[in-house]
Amino acid sequence: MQQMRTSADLRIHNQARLLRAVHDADEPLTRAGAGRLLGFGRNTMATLVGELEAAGLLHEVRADVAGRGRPTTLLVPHPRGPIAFAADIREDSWTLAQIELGGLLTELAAGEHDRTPAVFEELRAAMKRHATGRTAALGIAVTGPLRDGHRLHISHLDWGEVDLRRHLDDEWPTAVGNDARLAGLAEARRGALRRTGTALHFHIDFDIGGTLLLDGDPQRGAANIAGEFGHMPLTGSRLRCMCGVHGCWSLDVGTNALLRHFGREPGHGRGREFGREIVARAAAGDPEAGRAVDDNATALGRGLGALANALDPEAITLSGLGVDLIRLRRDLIEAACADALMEFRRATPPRILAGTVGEIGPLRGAAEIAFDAVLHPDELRKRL
Amino acid sequence: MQQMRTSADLRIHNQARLLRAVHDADEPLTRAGAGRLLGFGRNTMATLVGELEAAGLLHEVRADVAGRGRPTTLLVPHPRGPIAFAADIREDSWTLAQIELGGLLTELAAGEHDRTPAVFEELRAAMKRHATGRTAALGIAVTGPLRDGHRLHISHLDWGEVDLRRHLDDEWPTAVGNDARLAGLAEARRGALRRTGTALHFHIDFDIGGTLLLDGDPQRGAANIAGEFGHMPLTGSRLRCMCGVHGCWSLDVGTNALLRHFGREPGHGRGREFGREIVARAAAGDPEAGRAVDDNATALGRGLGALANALDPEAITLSGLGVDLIRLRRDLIEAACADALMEFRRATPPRILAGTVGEIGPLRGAAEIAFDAVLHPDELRKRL
DNA sequence: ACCTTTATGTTCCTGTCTAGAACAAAAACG
DNA sequence: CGTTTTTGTTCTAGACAGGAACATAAAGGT
Repeated sequence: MQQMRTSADLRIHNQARLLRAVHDADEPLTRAGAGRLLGFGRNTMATLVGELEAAGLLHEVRADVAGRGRPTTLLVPHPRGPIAFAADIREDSWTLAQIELGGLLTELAAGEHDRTPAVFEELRAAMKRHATGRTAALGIAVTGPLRDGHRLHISHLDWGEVDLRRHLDDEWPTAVGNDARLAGLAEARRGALRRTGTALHFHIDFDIGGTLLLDGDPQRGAANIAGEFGHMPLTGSRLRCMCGVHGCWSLDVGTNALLRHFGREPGHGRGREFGREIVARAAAGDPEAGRAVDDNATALGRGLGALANALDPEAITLSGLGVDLIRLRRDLIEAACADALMEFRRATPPRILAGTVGEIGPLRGAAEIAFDAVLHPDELRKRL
Repeated sequence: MQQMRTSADLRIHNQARLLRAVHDADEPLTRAGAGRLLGFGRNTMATLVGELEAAGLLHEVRADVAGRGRPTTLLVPHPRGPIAFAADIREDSWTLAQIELGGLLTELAAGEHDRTPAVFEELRAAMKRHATGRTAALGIAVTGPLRDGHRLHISHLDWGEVDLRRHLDDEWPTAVGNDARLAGLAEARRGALRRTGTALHFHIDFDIGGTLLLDGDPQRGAANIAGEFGHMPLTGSRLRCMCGVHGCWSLDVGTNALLRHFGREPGHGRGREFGREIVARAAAGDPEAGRAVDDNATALGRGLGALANALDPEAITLSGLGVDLIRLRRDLIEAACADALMEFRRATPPRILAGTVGEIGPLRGAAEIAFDAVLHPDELRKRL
């Protein structure tokens, strides 16, 4: 917690708690319900909500009456309240969306790109088109490690080091995160990891990216490049990985591993189509594709077990290809995981779940970190 | 942060901040200096310190005058203030100590034990002898995973599952942690990891235990059994580990691995003497011992690199045998670590350091978690 | 139709907390 | 021995959340 010393800090803190509760709620909160949830009396709620309404952050609308008692109001986003941009930049495409208080996500624009950093120009143009006076922050998901929060490395696109600060204006507070981390955040906020204390999320695409979530917070590490779980030698492979290390877990799990099983050289973010085809064939009963998927699932499980020994997650969620692997080979994954778990842990293994946020996980996560900036006490202070 | 809503909570929070600052300070804080550090005016400091003095938590003594201006006071532990017990229970011995505000640690009693849970009886007797009205909390370090914070598994002592709640009274608030986690906490509070955001600590004894420290906080995992980094397959071993898994890192690093190099069967917490002898021989130039230590160091480095890829620590500290390995084979460790680091990380590898707290790390960590209970807002509320 | 019950909103007052200002105190400096 | 510097003390002010009493708006019951 940042500085909290004076009663003014306390007020900001409580306003932030209220807005956070509204933002994170599964269903719209009533004013009375929010008061109960947060422990405020009706008098205090009146002043808090009043101030937030005056600041253009919250709006009250009549709630449908339910049962006895004086009707209360619903706490909804203010019609002129702040909106955040969220962008997801993938190997070959980009998406721009906006999010408002409460989590409503609306797609604004999307496109293909030419696998060069010119994509940032397209994104800036799209933002210029859609920006309004309400736009307050920007969150971006990118598909690679982000050293120090702005130096992007995407080796398989030959982006040696792309400095995001050169490609983006600083018109709004901007937060950036890699896709796996943000997909994990999305699961923690809106998906299968809600109310989970310690969890792991893995986004399996060409290879594996992941994030350790502690009380819903996806960890960043010292230089913002934590999460490369795919580049630990967890499955005994002898191959050299594109990252420069031998034996990486990602050599055996992900679309690249599927391609390699069929003799295709993986790399440069190509072959996703064929990967999907292998999964489809395996689902249809093709034996060779089935073996490729078997190997993938087994290697996945072994790695998950090893990581569970060290990090003791309550649950592990998967997105991307991981969802298919769970659907087709849950047994294999769980058996391999159990084999890799220390004996005394096997009675209570971590739950392994498919993420429920789906394809838009990184975009949703980018939206969340963007809106987090708006709800941050320092930002709030300026509006109140 | 637990509930923080009212101005009374704010006061407790600020009192806790002040006591925490006094406790964590490298040198005794002055009242004026603490005020500057925490951002309080002199008036507020007067009331805060006054209340803490009245509550028997803080005491003011005249400070040596330094330079101009009215002399201020030193903030020291109250002569009748709370004291916490700290205990360290190892495979064959136990220690009881006490800690007071500011971190002063005093050993009270110690002994050997018979490798059965009867050690807890000895410990209770020692505590009964040394308890006074000032005793306020108890922290214990144990050498094994502690499921749910009270179920202790020490497979190599054949302690299948020992429920600590049956062996301890609940006379005081009691906190328990495993030795590696508490050694890491000790480094974060009083050693080489002060002011380090993301760090890893490994305690290398017979095998490897570790902990991930985030802003000084050693992580626990969902069931309090995080930290078994030694039971991930990071070095390609084919052996079966006592934990029930194949290929564990601990098969190649630690005293057990040294023993195995010399054809001795490891296990049951025996052979530490011979392990020390191997280290001494290697230091003296014995080639066979040297090779054993080489292998240990290389395997250590490989594992550290793999973990750094995933967790991106700023620094890694080692205790136990790790201190000897750094002293004798720093180059090998760092080279193996670099080989296991993703290429783009090699320019800025994590610092690998020997812990500076020393042998008493687990005891010091136990003392810290015990005193943390005293400084916790809920406990403080009772005293104010 | 009318009163009761229930839940919520509003108003006013109280207690607590930190900050600011003015002043007092205790040292070093010249 | 007065000045400067730093700290402690006291008193007042401003802000915040809570409690109590009352008002309001619905459903239930007769």
